[in-house]
Amino acid sequence: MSVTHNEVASQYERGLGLLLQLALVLHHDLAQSLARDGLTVSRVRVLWELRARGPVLQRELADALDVAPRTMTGIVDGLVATDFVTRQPHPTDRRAALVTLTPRGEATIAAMEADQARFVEILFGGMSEERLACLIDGLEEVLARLRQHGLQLPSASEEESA
Amino acid sequence: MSVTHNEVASQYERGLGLLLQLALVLHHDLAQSLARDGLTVSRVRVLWELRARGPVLQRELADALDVAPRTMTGIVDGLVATDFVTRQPHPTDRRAALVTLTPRGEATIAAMEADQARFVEILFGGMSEERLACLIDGLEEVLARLRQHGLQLPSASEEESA
DNA sequence: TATTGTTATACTCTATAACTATA
DNA sequence: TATAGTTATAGAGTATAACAATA
Repeated sequence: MSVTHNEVASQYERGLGLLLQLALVLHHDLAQSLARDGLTVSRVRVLWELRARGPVLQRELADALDVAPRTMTGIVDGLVATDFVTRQPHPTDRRAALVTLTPRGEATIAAMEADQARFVEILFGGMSEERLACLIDGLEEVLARLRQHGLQLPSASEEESA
Repeated sequence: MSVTHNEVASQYERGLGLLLQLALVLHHDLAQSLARDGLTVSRVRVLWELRARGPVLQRELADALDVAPRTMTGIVDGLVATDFVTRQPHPTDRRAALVTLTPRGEATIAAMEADQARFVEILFGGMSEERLACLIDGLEEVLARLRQHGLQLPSASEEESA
């Protein structure tokens, strides 16, 4: 019942190939889907951060997305121009601006979450409970391993269900 | 022992969140890693295609990556300028050019594959055989479902082990 | 007429470097 | 001196539209 070293290595390669394929296709599909709403992956990641953390400094957003401060200026510029966020003055630090969701930004996030229902049906609908649980456990372990190695993690959703 | 509808829906959301997180972090990490070698995700996807399919028309590459023909011109331009590929005349169709790996391109792909060994150790090293097999099964099912729904799939690795 | 690939143009993300205003 | 955010500049991916050469 035991497998050889080569078979384990082969499984590793297969797993990596699957993860990369899935990463590229999901990223690509997400980008195309967002483009139809005038959004981009980076801009939506900012919206996700704002939903999770409330108004924050651009510097914090730049750190969270692992981009240069100048890059975040451009991303926020785009979100301001399309009325998803505003820059509010910081109450005590006159250098800083608090990036804040507009009503449109909040409504957009809410709509996107509602929209996910159709997508999860494609991904998981009818999948056995056992297999889904197993997949989730595996994904969580892989993500935990990546975190341990200092790779940057977006906070796409950070519920920590008890 | 059975779960409620709400619990299933919650698992769906959790699964989607994990997949998106993983997609974004892997895409981001891949992009940064490739940048150190003067490559980009799109360019490497072209190299992968060439490795798997041999010399092909730009049009086929554009379809495979789901980008406009003009976009592929730019990607191939970049690969030609950095000596990863060449444009060879098509034997019968004088309009077309066959994009072909250079020795440097082939060597780079080989080196990247060797390099993956360290990465899979981070992702899977020491993971139980059972959990890895389970994760792989789940990923394959999700990918199959995406394929059925017409989403674009890069061919990061297309071994079809019997 | 259809197809391959191009030039032209524009927008976004990304990075580095230098700078201003403020702390 | 250090920090927040900017202007300036540059390279890459993406898209649409118009065009050339060829099939």
